[in-house]
Amino acid sequence: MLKRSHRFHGYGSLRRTYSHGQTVRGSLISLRYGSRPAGKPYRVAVVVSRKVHKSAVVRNRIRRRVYEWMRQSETVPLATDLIFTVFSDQVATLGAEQLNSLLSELLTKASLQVKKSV
RNA sequence: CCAGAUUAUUGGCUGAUCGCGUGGUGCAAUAUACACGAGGAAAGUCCGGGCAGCAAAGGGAAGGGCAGUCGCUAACGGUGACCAGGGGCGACCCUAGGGAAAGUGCCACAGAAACGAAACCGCCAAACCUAGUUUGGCAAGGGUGAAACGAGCGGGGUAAGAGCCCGCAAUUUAUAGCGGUGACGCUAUAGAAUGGUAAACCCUGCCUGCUGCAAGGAGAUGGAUCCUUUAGGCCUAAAGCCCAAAGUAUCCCGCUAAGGAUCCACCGUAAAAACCGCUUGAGUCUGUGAGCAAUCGCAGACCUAGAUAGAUGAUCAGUCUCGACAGAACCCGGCUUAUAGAUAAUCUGGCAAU
RNA sequence: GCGCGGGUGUUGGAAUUGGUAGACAAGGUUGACUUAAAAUCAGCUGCCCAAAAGGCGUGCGGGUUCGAUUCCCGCCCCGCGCA
Repeated sequence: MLKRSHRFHGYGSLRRTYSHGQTVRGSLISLRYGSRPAGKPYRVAVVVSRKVHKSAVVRNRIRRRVYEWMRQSETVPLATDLIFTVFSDQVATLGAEQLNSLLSELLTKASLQVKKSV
């Protein structure tokens, strides 16, 4: 789990990211991201719908795996909002290396596009 | 040993590093060290209660629910013991288990006829135009159907038959006696003739207001003016009475006296994911007493999630029997459903040995 | 979290005092018409079975009843509302 400052609080900032952010699609997870005012820490949310899997245990596992990967990786730029939307229950049983490659690919795509737009 | 029945318990463990939630420590903090951190079903939301709001939660009706008896419980549609009926060789299991003798409805097709009575084949008698027809009697036999008029067997009886009569047995009602708190059981006596269906309407008895923590509270306090409480009727007028209108979240009775708008001052930005409700509670564990049991009493010890985009994860090492179903969101008591395996206790049947 | 509504052939959708499940429409398919296709007309169309007979079929599993899409109970799935 991430620190409180690296998580979203309330609906307003989430709605802002959804409406103004850009999307990068992966094979199992898609990432929607937006920029924050400079100097503020990054924030992460993970969305796992009930349609992904019925069991709350499996959904919790997916969410915690993504959060844990974000905590351990040091490659995230400052001042960004990230929303991971999972749409497959394979994320729960995926190998650690595959999950690593999947998520880092998403982030590199996203950070490249951010540099272009800025 | 094999095959079962019932009840109960358990639901990987140990260490290290990084990380998260809450608490308290602290002047304070994003810091330091410490403590605690999902379940037996947390699930389904099927019942019941606490708690909260609807002014209060009063009476009646309607509506809804329940249904053997006696208990347990805060309460229940839950549960314990027992009774009756059914199933099993047995341990034991199953049952929406009040009333069809208050009334109404329904019983398709087939069948003569589906509950009020009737008669297709048939049996019997009489008459006649005598291979048969008509009229009358019968309801035992056949046929139809899930069900056929509704008490079986034997005897008598008759033209033929029939509870038409008698004996025995069954059902059921009432009374009496005995046993039981009771449902009920046993015995005796006296009657009765009753198709099924109440998870059809209904009757009887008992229970029941509605909404749900997204309830709700606090955060927003004080003053002035105006409007409605009138209109209408009784009365010369006032007072008073009647009636209408408002609230009581289905209706009636009954009850209630207040409600709204504008402006000024204060508050400070608009109403909360952020504060309270929120976790100490019909609490957990141990011992002991009462009771067949459910359960209750007494004593001691303990505090054991409380979040708000929502805390249990990652990596490494060791170990075993290699780990099922599965994630709290106001809280409890049940029910139902999911659950790899492991363990314990009591009991039944069979085989073998003694 | 709390509260509601629904589930019938391949699809939409009928069928209620409980009495032959699948009306009607779309789709599919066979035949006719055509050089060919479309349109049109006629037939078939839930599943098991070579066919008949028979059996099973209203989300699933039980129950009440002579008989259940319908009444009752327990599950599964889908959808909606409430700040």
